[in-house]
Amino acid sequence: MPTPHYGQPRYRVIADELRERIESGLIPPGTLLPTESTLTAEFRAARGTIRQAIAVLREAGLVATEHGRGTYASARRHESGLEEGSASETRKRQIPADPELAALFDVDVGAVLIEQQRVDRTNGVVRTVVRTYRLGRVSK
Amino acid sequence: MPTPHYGQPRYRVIADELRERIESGLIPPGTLLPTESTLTAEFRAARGTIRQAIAVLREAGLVATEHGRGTYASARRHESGLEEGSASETRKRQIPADPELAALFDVDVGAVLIEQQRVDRTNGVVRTVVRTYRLGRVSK
DNA sequence: AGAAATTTGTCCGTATGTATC
DNA sequence: AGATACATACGGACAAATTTC
Repeated sequence: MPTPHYGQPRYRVIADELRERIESGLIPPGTLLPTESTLTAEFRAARGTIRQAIAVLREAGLVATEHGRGTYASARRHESGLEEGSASETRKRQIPADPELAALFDVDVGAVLIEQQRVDRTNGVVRTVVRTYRLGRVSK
Repeated sequence: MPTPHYGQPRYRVIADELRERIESGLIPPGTLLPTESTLTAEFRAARGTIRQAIAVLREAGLVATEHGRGTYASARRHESGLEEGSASETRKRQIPADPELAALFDVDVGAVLIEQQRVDRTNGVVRTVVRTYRLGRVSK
């Protein structure tokens, strides 16, 4: 029972099985899937593996999970562009100092500043945007 | 991209990146770091590698992990050449969303956003300016 | 109103197989 | 051969949101 993964990984096999149940109507849209605990027993897999399988379906937009509630089967809505889960993106760029920042850093307006930005998303919704400003490289 | 590790091991590179985000204030003290799962996606690294990176930071006292909770950025400060120089000011205000932020938050230009700004000084010299943006209350 | 049970979220430690440098 | 990294899988534990009693 260690961890041989010939051919298909278990979580993928499980995901396929659940997908079929949903698409076939066995698990109607809007209803709750069996709990992770139940699926654990049914597939004789670790909870982490079950969660991985559900994550696949969530990414595919087939299910939606709510903390403390359960995982609902979604109405199959295969859209063109695919959505993204939760993640954070980071970007770094150089910008000219506006008057306010110039005053803070005590540099001329237009001087090069480094801006680092992070965007936190939850379920695709932007929660926070953090921007950090620093002086551009030159001296230390 | 399998496993090229020229020079620095992957986990060390990731640790350095996270360290910079914390020390720069991109990840403010007291806030939760992205989950291991999220970091796994962002850095395209295995969980083990992420955990190894976080372990480095934990060892350095930069973060503290709580079982079942998450990993917090510590308020650990750079006490190298301290003196009475270190100081930080915080300001909170409401601002109208500019086009860029409006697009990120998916709101109209001019919508109310909450901006929190922190200015870190060392020996009177401004080191970093951190601005965090959030949606104004209400709606949703 | 409150306590307990349920369920998902996250982390921990460990382990095996695979692949590359 | 060894170090590094990745993918997968297990089991246990605590945290937090929700529901039930």
